[in-house]
Amino acid sequence: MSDMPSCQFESRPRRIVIGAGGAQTDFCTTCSVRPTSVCSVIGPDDISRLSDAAVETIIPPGRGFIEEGAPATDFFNVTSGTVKLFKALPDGRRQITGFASPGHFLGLAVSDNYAFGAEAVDTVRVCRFSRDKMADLLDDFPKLERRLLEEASNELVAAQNQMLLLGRKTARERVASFLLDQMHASQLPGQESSGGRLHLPMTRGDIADYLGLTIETVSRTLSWMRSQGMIEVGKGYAITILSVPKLDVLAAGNT
Amino acid sequence: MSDMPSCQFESRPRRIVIGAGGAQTDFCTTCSVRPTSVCSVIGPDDISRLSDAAVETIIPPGRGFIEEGAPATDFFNVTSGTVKLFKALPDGRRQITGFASPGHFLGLAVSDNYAFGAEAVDTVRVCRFSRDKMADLLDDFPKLERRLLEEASNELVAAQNQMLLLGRKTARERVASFLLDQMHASQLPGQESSGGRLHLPMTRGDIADYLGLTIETVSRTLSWMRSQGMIEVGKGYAITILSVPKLDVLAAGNT
DNA sequence: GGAACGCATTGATTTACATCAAACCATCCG
DNA sequence: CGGATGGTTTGATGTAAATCAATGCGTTCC
Repeated sequence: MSDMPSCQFESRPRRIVIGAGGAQTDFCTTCSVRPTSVCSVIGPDDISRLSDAAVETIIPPGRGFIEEGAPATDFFNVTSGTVKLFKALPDGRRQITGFASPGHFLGLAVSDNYAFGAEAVDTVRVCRFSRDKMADLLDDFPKLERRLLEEASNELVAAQNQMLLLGRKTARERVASFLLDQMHASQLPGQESSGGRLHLPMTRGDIADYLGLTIETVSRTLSWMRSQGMIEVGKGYAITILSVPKLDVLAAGNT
Repeated sequence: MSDMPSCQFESRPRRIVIGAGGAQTDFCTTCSVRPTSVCSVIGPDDISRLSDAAVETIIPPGRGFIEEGAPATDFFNVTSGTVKLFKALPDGRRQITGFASPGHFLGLAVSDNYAFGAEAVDTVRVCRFSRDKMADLLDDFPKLERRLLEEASNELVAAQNQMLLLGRKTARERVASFLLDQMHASQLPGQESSGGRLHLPMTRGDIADYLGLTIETVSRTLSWMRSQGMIEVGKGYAITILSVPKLDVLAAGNT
């Protein structure tokens, strides 16, 4: 599945800019790098039909590109990098509701406004579609609709797991669950198995906002896990999982 | 929309039983009471095609009818009553991930096993479909697929709100948000506006498991809200909202 | 009637995590 | 180089909510 034809848009490049001093973009040149993305669903032959609707956009680390509550004009397919999705309270408290990696769709909401914000964690490439053309697109490509339903169902399952984590798990259980999830995500087909080595693209602050904890608690918990021989905390964003079983026991709540 | 043709299955009744001493069921007689359900999507003319697939089931209060992790054989459409959906940890901690009211679909998961449990809060009626026939159903009724995607998107938005609540809100904010949600849910088109009177079908324990709190904290918080003149706590499951603005301020975190 | 049960309320105490605070350590940059 | 900056770690203290515990109050059922 990983050697499927890369999907080339044949139109002439056009540049657009996001935000002040923002990212430059061209028409999507390789809109699908993994079997889960748009192009693999609708097939390379259909691409010319999309070329005036889809634009590839490169978003630098830290830049937001969906604002919670803003009119929902576009619809995105992540093609590389990691995106954080979040909701915020008026006083600044934040909850990251998920991290979107290549293949994920953003902006499905039926509402006319985005229900969440989105920001690039590292350098991100997305394919951007106009939501106006969404209905036509779905009518023309039934497979896309099936794919979106599948994606939404998967996200719903992930959301339910996260609600269990946020509502009922302790700090240690949360961090253990997170690390295991990240490990599983990095072991998807097409990725070489990395022997427990993880490169988390997000900061401690992001992890804290994802797990409903503070930066300090995340840091302390990782230190404790290190002291227990469960993990190794490397420079920068590297973490190595030394004992999956120990983390499993923790994550399941069999303290 | 509320006076649409009721959708009659014309087949002869058949009885089935759920669990020991369980509920009796017939073929679905009125599978749609609200514009969101299956029958309103596919239309009364198509019903005969479904009559061998859909079975109406009546589930008594407290009875579980989906077990987390069990093979996902069926797919449900709630037609009356309230269902609680939950996930549990091995040691018994529970998180209710949502309450499903008439019109909601259950068991969409792409996985072969249910990702959550489901239990009737009060007396519940559901339309039950075999998941084997789901794919055919979707192929035959594109509108149903569009409807399911819409439903899944809405649930995703609700799930994100709940993650913000569970991860970042205080107990008071959680209870205030819950009461407002319940009020909005009871004010859907087709319902008479009830002047702040709510009849919550679920126990304090259910509310606690939904909000990631304990029974005691929910009870204390309601008592505190009563002392602040925000609500009136009636006998049984009745709660009257006396000041929506006060609850709004609380729920938004403008403490 | 009155035991037994489930559910709710209220009080006393404990605790896991947040908050406040300080130091550490890269990288960047004039 | 040396000082800012942004992220991380570690320590001391505070607190919101959990836990432990007792009481109340309808229902059900001998």
